Amino acid sequence: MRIGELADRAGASPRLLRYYEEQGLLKPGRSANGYREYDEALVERVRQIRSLLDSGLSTRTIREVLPCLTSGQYHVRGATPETLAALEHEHRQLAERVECLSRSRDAVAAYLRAVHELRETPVPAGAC
Amino acid sequence: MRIGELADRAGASPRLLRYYEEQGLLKPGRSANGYREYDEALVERVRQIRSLLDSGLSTRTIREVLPCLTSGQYHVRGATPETLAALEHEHRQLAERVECLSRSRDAVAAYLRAVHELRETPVPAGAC
DNA sequence: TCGAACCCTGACATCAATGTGAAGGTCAAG
DNA sequence: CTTGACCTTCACATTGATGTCAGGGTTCGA
Repeated sequence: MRIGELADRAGASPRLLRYYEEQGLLKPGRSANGYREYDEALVERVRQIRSLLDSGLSTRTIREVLPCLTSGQYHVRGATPETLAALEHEHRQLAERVECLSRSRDAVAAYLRAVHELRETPVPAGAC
Repeated sequence: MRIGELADRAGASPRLLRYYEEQGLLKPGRSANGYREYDEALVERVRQIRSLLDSGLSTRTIREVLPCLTSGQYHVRGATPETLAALEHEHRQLAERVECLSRSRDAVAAYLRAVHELRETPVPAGAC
């Protein structure tokens, strides 16, 4: 498919898809007239990229972890020690983010629960 | 304490603390000479802000969820319906981020495990 | 009293992720 | 064959989180 269709289906703009390509996240083929040509599987991939960006990962980080995220066979043999070290590092960072965000999510949930409970319990006279 | 000390202890620059204040995340007092005056408890708060920013939340979002994150009593009574709706929304977003990041974390972990296992199993002759 | 080490405000710089627009090629339908 | 909806590249604008610098006040110890 061409860039416009992928953009529509994956919830991104054509501009962004070109940007992701520039950042090494996507490598579409080209058809005879120079148009980029994407295949079906990329719509999921683009959604995943967008999720990760939304979660605060940089394109550089995503470039590093994306190969491990495309389920199926791992290209394990090509991994240099530097890449592996980088990945160990990214893994720790991801774990930390998950921890931090989970705590925040739970705190917000607790707050909302407290509000809802109070809503059902009428305000005692003279309460602040 | 003054801005420099808080900056040191919380791992931020004075510039950033002023920025957080501008964004409504911090409201230090002022001493007679105009210097900002922060109290002890803010070092944890600033650390938390930095964590959340690192996790991809915006200062705007943090401004919304921070009141629920400061453990202790909730200022439940002051919550307007709009605030509550915003919080419900933020809660969903947080949950989504946690999901997405957890998946990525697990995928990276699985990849690393696969690499380590392969490292112990010698490459079969003729393997790619 | 002078200098170092703080603090203040305000402005401009930077980086990454995006948007937007110009100038032009391709293609299908009328 | 023209028009409209695509596509291309290139370049400049914007937003959010930061850094940095300039011009100027405060405080404290030598």
